Amino acid sequence: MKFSTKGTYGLRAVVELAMRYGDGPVSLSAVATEQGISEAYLEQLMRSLKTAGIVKTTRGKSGGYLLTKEPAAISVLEVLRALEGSTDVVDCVGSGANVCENACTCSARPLFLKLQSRINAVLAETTIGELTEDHIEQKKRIEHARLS
Amino acid sequence: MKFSTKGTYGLRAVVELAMRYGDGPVSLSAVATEQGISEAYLEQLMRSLKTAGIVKTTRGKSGGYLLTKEPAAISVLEVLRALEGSTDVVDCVGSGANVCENACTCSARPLFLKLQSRINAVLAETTIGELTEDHIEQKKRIEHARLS
DNA sequence: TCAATCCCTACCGTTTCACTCGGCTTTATC
DNA sequence: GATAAAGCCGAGTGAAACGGTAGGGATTGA
Repeated sequence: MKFSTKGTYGLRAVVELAMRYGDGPVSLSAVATEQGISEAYLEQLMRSLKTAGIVKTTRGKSGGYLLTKEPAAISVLEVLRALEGSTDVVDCVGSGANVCENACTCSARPLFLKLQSRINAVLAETTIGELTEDHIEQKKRIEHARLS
Repeated sequence: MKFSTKGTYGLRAVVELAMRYGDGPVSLSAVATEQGISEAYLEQLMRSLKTAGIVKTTRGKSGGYLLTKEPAAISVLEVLRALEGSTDVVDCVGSGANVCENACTCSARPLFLKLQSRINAVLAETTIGELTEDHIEQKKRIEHARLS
């Protein structure tokens, strides 16, 4: 019941892009060094984000990554889904597909359904824009504390 | 971000014991066949539950497993923790210990903290007693549908 | 005594995680 | 038009976890 590092790294990378939204392409190495993530590994995550349509790229010199939408229009749910495949706590709560054969008699399923809806609510209503604003605030507070 | 089968199997096993609460020890094989779980595997899970103090045992012939408390006094949180080790979505939201060094500058952490508190709320407030009652209701409905 | 039960340790094949590596293509710039 | 900076892509890898299985012990009621 853990998010893999993909989720955390990927969210941090997307927030990094959000902080520079409007400033043109941001290179992989810039994001990687800023966030302290292996460049080669981050590249894989960026590939997933690109496939999901969350980021786009420009190639060649001075190329890099950009968000396809404004930060406030990106939910963390879509980012996590792109990176982790799914945010379902068990397979059988997914819409449609792989509900196990004895779902209707599984005594744990009602719990998981309820839990999943709560989780999805949080993830769907939180946006990258919010995370970014919070992060900027947090950095300011640290700076103030450092100066005093 | 998945619960392993341990969580699901274990919850189902505990509900099975709850349904027979007060009837004396229930054998491993009874729980295993009733729930369609491998006996040898279930035994491991039961050991975890015993270590956590959720079930107790009597050995020898006609021995078996019993809940240590009444079903309504057992939260699913404690059951899942016993089986999965922790229900934290990332290590750094845990109380105290392994908060990563740059926690205070991690842009994803506020999200995870919020998410974790919502998850814990659901898991802590839901009891085995509730799951058991729901399950009994569900079985009744199926029986009615079958007869008509 | 014997059979049913729980107790324990060890193993095992598969999958996922968290990376790394090496080579390719595209493109701005000098 | 060479070159260097960037993204693109497939493959490989060591470690850990998952989801079991196997086999022998210890305990106890009949």
